[in-house]
Amino acid sequence: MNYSLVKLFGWGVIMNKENLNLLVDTYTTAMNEVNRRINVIMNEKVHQELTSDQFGTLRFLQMKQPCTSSDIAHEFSIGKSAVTAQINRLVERNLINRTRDEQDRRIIYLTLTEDGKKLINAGTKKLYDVLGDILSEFKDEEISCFIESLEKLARIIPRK
Amino acid sequence: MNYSLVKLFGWGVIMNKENLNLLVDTYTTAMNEVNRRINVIMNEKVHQELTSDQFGTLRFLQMKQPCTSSDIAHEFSIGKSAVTAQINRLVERNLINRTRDEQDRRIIYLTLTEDGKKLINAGTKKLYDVLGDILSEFKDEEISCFIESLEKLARIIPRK
DNA sequence: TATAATAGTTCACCTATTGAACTATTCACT
DNA sequence: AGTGAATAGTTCAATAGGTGAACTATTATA
Repeated sequence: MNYSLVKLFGWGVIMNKENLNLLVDTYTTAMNEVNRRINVIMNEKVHQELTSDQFGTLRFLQMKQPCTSSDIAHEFSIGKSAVTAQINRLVERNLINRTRDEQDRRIIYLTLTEDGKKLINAGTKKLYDVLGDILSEFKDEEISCFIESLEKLARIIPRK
Repeated sequence: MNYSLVKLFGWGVIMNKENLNLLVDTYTTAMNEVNRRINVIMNEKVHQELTSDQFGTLRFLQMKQPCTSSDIAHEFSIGKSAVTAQINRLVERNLINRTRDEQDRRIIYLTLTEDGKKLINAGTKKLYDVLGDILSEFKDEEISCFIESLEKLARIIPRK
C-alpha cells in the first residue's frame, strides 16, 4: 500500500494544488522507475544485438511494412535525418531493404530482409516471454484496468 | 473502450498463451505511446534549455543532494563514465558544483549551484502545471488505482 | 512552364552511452 | 607497518542517436 496515495485519496481528502503536485511526483517517480527497469531487462533479455531504438524500428516495420522514412519519423516523433542515419545502419547490417516507388520516385519503401524478419521474430518471442511473465503477476481485471488507464493517458496528452 | 481487451477479459475468456501475447502487444503499444507523447511535451514545455537526461539528473539532485556520481549511475542504471561526461557538461554550465569529501578524498559530492536550483525549481513548477493538467482529467480513484498498478509493476520487474 | 510542396540525404555539431585502462585513495589482513 | 584488494572517479576511443539547415530529386499546382 502506498501511504502517500492513502493520504491523498484514502480519507476523502479534497484534491487541491498541493496534493496534485504530490500526485505528479508519485506518478513521475513510478513511471521513471518502470521505464528504467523495463529498459534494463529489455537490453539483457530481449534486444540482444540491437539497441532499444533499433528494436523499436524493426518492430514497427514488422507490423507496418512496407513503410517510409517519414512514417518512422512521424511514429517516433524524430526528424527525418535521424531516421536516415538509423536506417543506414540497419541496411548496412542487412536487416532492412530500401525499394524506390516506380510511380512516385521520391518515395522509398522500407521492408525487412529475411535476416531482419528472423531477428525481430526471435526478439518478439522473447518480448512475449519476458513481459508475459511480468504481466502474469497481475490479476486479469487489474491488468485490463491498468492498460485502459494507460491508453486513456496516451489519448489525453495534448499533441503539438 | 478497447475491444482487444474486451475480447481478452470482457467475456470471461480464459488467459492462454495467445491472449497473453496480445496483452503484451497492447501494453507495449500503449506504454510506448505514452512515453513518446510525454517526451514531446516535456521537451516543449518543461525542460526548456535542458535535455531529458539533464532534467532527470537535476531533479534527482534537487531531491537527493548532496549525492555522488555513483548514486546517479545507480539511480539511472548507467555507467560511471557516462555520469562523468554529463556532470562535466552541467558543471561547465554552472548548474552543479563538485566538492571533495575531506574525510574520504575519493568521494566527490555533487550539489546544485544557485543557477542550478533556480533552473530546476522553474522546471519542476512547469512539470507540476503540465502533468497536473493531464492527471486532472482522471477521477481520483482512477488515478490512484493506476499509480498503484504502476508501482506494483516497478516492484515486479526482476532486477539483474 | 514556373513555382510549391514533398521525400529523402548530407553535413556539422551536439548529447549520451559503453567498456577498458587509468589515478588516487582507503580498507583489510597478515 | 606493508601489501594487495576494493572503491570513487576520470579519460579515451568508439558507437548510436538527435537537431536543423542546406541540399537533390521528383511531383503537384496554378
